[in-house]
Amino acid sequence: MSLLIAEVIVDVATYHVDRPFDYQVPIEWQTVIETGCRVKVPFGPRNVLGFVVGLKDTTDVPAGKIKPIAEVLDMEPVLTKEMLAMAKWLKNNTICYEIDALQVMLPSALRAKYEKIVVLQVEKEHLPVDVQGFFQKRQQVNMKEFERADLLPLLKQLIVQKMVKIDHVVKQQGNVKAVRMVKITQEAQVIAQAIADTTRAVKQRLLLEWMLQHLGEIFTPQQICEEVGISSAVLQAVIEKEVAHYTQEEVYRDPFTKDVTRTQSLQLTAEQHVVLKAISEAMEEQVAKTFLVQGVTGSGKTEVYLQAIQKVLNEGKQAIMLVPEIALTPQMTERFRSRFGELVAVMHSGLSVGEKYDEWRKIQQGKVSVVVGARSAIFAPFTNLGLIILDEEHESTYKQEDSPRYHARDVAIWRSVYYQCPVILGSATPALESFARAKKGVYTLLTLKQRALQQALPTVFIADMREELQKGNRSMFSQQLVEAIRIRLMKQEQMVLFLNRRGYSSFVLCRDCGTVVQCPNCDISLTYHRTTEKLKCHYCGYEERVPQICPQCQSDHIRYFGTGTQKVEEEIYKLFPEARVLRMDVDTTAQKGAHETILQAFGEGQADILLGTQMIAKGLDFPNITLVGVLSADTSLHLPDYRAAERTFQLLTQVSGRAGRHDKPGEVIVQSYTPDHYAIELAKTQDYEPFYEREMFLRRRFSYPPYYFVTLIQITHEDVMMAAEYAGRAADWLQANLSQQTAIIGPTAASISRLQNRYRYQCLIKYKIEPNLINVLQRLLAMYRAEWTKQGILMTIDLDPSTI
DNA sequence: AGCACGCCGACT
DNA sequence: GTCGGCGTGCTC
Repeated sequence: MSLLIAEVIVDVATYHVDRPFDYQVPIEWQTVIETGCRVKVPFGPRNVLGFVVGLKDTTDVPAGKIKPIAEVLDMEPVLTKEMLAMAKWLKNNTICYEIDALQVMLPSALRAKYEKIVVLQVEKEHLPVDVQGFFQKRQQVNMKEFERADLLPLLKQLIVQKMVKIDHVVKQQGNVKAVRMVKITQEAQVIAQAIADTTRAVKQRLLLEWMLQHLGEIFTPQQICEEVGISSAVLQAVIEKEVAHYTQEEVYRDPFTKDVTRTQSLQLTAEQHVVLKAISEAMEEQVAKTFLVQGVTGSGKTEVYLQAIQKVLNEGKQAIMLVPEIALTPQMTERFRSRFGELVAVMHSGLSVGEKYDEWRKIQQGKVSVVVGARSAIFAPFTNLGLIILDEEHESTYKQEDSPRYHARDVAIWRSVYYQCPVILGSATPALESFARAKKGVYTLLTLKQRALQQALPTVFIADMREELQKGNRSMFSQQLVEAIRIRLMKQEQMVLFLNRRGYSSFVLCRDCGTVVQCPNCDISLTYHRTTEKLKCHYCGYEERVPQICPQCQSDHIRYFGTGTQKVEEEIYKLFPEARVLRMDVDTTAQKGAHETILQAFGEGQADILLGTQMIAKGLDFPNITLVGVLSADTSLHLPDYRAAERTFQLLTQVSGRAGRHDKPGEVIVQSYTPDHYAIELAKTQDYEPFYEREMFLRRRFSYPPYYFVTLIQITHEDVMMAAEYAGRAADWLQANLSQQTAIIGPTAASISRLQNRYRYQCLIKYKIEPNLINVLQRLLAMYRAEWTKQGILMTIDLDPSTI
């Protein structure tokens, strides 16, 4: 008999078990199991989920130690060979556990949930009276019930007395939705016989004759009834004659709410044509080439993407299209669906667990060839990729902020090398790193300088809010903006007002002692939510009722400083009672599908003003928008991050691009207290290159990317002194173990110095060449594990932080 | 991560 | 004398 051993990565994210464990494959699973399958394995005293990463017929593990796999959970592998290789690469390049790297590639429905079950071992009459009730009608009870009843100590006794035992169950959540369908027999003579036997029932004969035309086909009962014009009773009667039978058919939950009309390719401009040609050539030559397509807003990048994807489909290959976030998705997915119909899957955080799973399965089973989605869609399980596109490539949402800390751009390039296919990075305002790489020739730069419909770029005015203040205008609208809104309302044109959310949320302040209500767990003020009358922490989720008196001085002079979108809305109504305002922010989009609803309402002209935060900055494309107002350009400018200016410039350019995209000319008014800052001044002309030059000069001078690489080390502890102390030790150690030219900045307190009751300190490593960095960091981690964990120190490493 | 095993203080 | 505190070490 041949021995079969599976190498399994178990679902336990710790350093000690971050390697394959060998398990014996029971005979009955030997023909089924493959690398990439999920398995249930005994691990220590319990069962856990694991992934098979290899199969072999010998092992070094002593025979007495090796255990058999409990169950193979997949008949078909859920991870491809490519994914296994990609996970190793992620592990080595982002410093994460292999299990985290594997899990991130799968929809959450395929992850396991664990439950502890109390199983009765004796007759229930032997149990103490207070727990007998639990086992009234059953042999096993979820341990949570004991927890809730506060009976854990008693439970422990029962275990020792062997009256009950604890079972660990691995719960799968991947539900395949199935519906009952009717399958018509293959054999014509069976139906013919039935027809012959049916003399009087006219409807039944009608149905049987229809069935004769559809041998072997599958329908829902409703479909048949509608098609033939009969009731379900007739269908039921006919099925009983055994000419058809019910089956459970796998179906996909449909995240698309409405049908779209198909569209054809648009005529390309000369510029667009040049870009498409360059990409097509790379596809034909089958080379892994990265293109940076820099096109001004409205230059028709999407049409180029669509036509490039069409070429990929013609070759029988597949394409991934990444978009920054869900807000952009409705209009973008609609455009993709109208071009490629049923061949498109979508993947974003707005879908339910089940919907995500279904979209994933459509991709895995080859039912679709295009996926449009957010960051994690970069792992779409295609096996014949022909093209990857990152739209708005500069967006920070492409960087995952927790383990595995990957950047979708890096994964895209890795996969493009694997498949020898091109990558398109598209943006009006590329990330500085990307543009620098394009200038160096690492990426191929392609530019679109003109708007596709030859419209002029919108005129941008900067309103100096300092001047407004001097003139005695204390409102949040400059005279210029008020006037512009008035004109639009008169002309019945639409406008978008943009509020830079950060540092602009509403809070509660005591007018007597000046206390701002803070989160008890984090060093951040609570945000006032008017709809629920509650104060919420946006970082840890803590919430409390709005206090009536000041928690500090007991004064009742409490005031809500609602400077968020709600406040702006009120101000608008004060100035323009007749204006119709649609608000788009975390409050109004909490519900599923709310984005679509709001955008659709605005598109249909149900409102004059769309007021919102970050989420309205991108992708909006409505012909009637002629004014864009940025209420405060400065809020993102003064953040303690070397990318603050870049972010502000990108944001302003992005928002400005929403105006005048069609035949009506657009106007943009940017309000600022620092109108002469270069990021704001240069956004006025929407000229990327002068901004790039200016910013690069500063980056060089202060040794920041793209001239230097940065890595962020964060150290947290419940005690401030401990956090600071160990952050200092890490900094010293790194300084001693890295080269002279490398600079260690810090330790400094993080910008949110306390989060979820832990104090946070960080060090920034700035380096030019550091070939052993990963190695050194791993040694730091090893040290940290050996000694620091005991002290309660937590350390995270981000090799390419998007914010600092 | 969990969980068991194992060695020292306050209690039926 | 025992229950139980959580330090240490292991999981194929």
